Amino acid sequence: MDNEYNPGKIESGVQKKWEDSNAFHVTEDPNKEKFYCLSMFPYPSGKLHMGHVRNYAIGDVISRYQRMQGKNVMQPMGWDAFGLPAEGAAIKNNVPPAKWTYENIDYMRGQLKRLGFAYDWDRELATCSPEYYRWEQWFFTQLYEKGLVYKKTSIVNWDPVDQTVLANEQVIEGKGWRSGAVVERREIPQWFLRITDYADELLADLEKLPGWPDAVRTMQANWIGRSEGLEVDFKVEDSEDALRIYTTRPDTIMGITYMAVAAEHPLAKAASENDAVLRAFIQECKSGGTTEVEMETMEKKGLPLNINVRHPITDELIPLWVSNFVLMGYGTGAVMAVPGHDQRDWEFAHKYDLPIKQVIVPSDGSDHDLSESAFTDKGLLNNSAQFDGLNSADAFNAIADFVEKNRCGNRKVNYRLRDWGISRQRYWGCPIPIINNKNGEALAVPADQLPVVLPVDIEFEGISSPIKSMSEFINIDAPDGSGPGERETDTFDTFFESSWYFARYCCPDNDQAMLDERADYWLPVDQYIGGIEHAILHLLYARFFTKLMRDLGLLKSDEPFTNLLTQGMVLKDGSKMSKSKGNTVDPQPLIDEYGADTVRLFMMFASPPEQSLEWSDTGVEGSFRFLKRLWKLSSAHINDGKTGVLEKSSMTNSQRELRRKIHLTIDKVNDDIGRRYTFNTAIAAVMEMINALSRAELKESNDHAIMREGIETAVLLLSPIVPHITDALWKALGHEEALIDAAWPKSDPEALEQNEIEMVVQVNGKLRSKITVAKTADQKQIEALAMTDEKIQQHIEGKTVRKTIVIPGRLVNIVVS
RNA sequence: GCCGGGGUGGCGGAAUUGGUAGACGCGCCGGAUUCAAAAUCCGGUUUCUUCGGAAGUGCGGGUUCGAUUCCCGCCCUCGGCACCA
Repeated sequence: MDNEYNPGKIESGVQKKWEDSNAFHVTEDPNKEKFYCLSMFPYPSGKLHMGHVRNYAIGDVISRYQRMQGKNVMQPMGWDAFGLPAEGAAIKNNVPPAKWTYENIDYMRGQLKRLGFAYDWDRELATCSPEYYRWEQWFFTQLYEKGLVYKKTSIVNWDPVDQTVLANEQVIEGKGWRSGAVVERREIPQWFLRITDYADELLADLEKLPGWPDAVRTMQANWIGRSEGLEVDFKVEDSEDALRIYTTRPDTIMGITYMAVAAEHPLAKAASENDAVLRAFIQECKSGGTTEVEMETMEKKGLPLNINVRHPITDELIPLWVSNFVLMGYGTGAVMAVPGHDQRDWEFAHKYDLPIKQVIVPSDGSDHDLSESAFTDKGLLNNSAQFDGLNSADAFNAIADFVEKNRCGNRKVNYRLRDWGISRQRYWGCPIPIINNKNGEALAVPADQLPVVLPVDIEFEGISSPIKSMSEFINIDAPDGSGPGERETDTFDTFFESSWYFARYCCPDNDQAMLDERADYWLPVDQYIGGIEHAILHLLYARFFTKLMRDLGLLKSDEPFTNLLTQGMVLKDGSKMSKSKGNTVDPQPLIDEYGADTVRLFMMFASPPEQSLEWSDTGVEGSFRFLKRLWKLSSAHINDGKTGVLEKSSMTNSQRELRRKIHLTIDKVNDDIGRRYTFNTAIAAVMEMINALSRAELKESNDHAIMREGIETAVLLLSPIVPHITDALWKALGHEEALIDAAWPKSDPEALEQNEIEMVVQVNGKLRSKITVAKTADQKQIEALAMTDEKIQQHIEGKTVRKTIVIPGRLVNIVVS
């Protein structure tokens, strides 16, 4: 074999072999344990970036490892192909989004193949193809029928100059990215999915996901934000109206000193009719974007409405304010304000000189200075009439009972989670399959008229969606026979597509149904891998869709992903690689120069997958160097032609030690790849083994036999990570069988045995000496050996030994004074 | 602002269940090889040191025979915050 490592030649040869034999195509096999390994599919933005390479390298290592465990492994790949950047490219370069997207897909597919990922390409799908999105249109109409879809108004970013809705990303420092105009909040009608109907199940089932990181489960639980509280109606003075609020702290209800409503609230609108100052304020409240950050960090402002409401318990009159910190879209659009016990209310009260009343005192009897801050902990009620002396929990019940008895409120479970708005006023997305008839009724497009195909032969004249002015798309007879109707021109949120693609991979060729029984063979996904930035939205929506599909009888699983690996980001000079920062590194030139194996190896070696990875050009060279050393060691051994025969009974101590190293490495790598997913330490362990083999003297048959055992072990252990070079070495070592189907190595217990163990001896917790003890030594013998050690004698001389701690197999700690 | 991570040599990182801090790699220094260089190989590499040791895992405190690991309080930094994907 060649003495030189030539990755270009090796990799293209191995890849051709895989392709010709369709090596990664799988079908359902009831006799084998299945393993569905999925990496989050990419948005086809143009070319692969380092984050993709990292994500897909991790998924590929896990897939190949599982295959060597004898499992029936499916690893598919596809394209999350709808999205905003295609429209940006269309506007900028006058290229249709479909053309741009499909060209990007072609290029990126080539890159993935060049990296040697073990995908079943027969399952490839692109979400922008009608064959894919027709089923989510159909699914939407089923949900509509079941009442899980509804229409309501909600706020969007509005660019008053370009007369268009903007995505949050298109709002730069409160201004439209193209026009530079100050963005406004505007309410428009949009479609929603009732995800809140599933809030309890989505929360409870997090318990069924022990294979997910705790951080992700915590974030999802906090996002859903289940709270138990009280809904209370406050009568509006001189009116029949009631103002409904929701509170999680009914125990503080006696401390209300004012109330507040959102600018869009009907009471505020009504009050502003004859009040120019109020009108101006309400208008001012509309400026700004829609993000939660903006809402939470903006300066809190308000104006009194000169309306009073009656306290449901005391019947006192309370002034009503309008404020920008209350949101119409969240809860009832009105809040009770208790400045003594809520920090935001406290700050607002200070600003507008509103009274602050203490009705809760700390239960430990300490004092809280209300002039410094609100007291937000629970405690004992005070200044609260008949509720005085109750603790917060008892007061919650007493007050809830009171309002329920007096029919002015009731206990209610609330969620921070809001229903999912799926309408987008954009072109490059899946058309929402709705036709509005002339009576203003929204009708689902009948199944036999699906898919509603997005016209792709279009041009962007301005920046708004071309189908919004395309009469041949819009005008259509209503399906109820009522005459001419109009198509919905909004498209789905692209999260809609990515919420079920994992299921479609199981049966991408079915043109009669969304899913079939093959989905029940493969699902749930055994291992899902993707960026931590998807911890909440994408993963929550995919969980939600799984439950919807289950309830429509399309599949059997409750959860989509059994195990989740959230990979960290790829950084350069400490910050995320991004075009705007100009610190991107294109993986392609590195693949061209060093080969796929080197790039894959570096990605897996530089840091554990959950952590961020700091990019290093010299680190890549280091990985390349290691592969060259592996090649050299192997070719020297193979070309030498001496295979040797291991005579276990005649092994020298150093031979025994080297062989022990090999089998320790097998256990270590198996644990690191199979259980811990710390590929970096797995690689380090193989490097240590290769270093040890390189130092070994080759004198007799045993030496050659151990060398061969070591090299074969290294090839097998590294094969999921660097599949090309190991395939070539495997063949050169004389194996006929394909490496991808070779059995994963098992350690020989006999090789791991050792008669003596090294133990550390500490004095007062500080390392002072090391001793070698027999494996069979008991605690007393170990202690005696430690005490008589020369160096230890020096440290305990003249001192009193107070205690001796022996941790078998590890250390002895002698405590002296 | 809210929710969730992270912080260890010059750098990436290791230490898996509270038990030897710095594995492995990069970089750097020295040496071998070479006319020379590249490549390769060998050795060294936390800091301070009176060469006995001492200090040291973002900062301050605590628990423990023993803390990178557990607890409390801070600082910095990264991800998400519902229309980027």
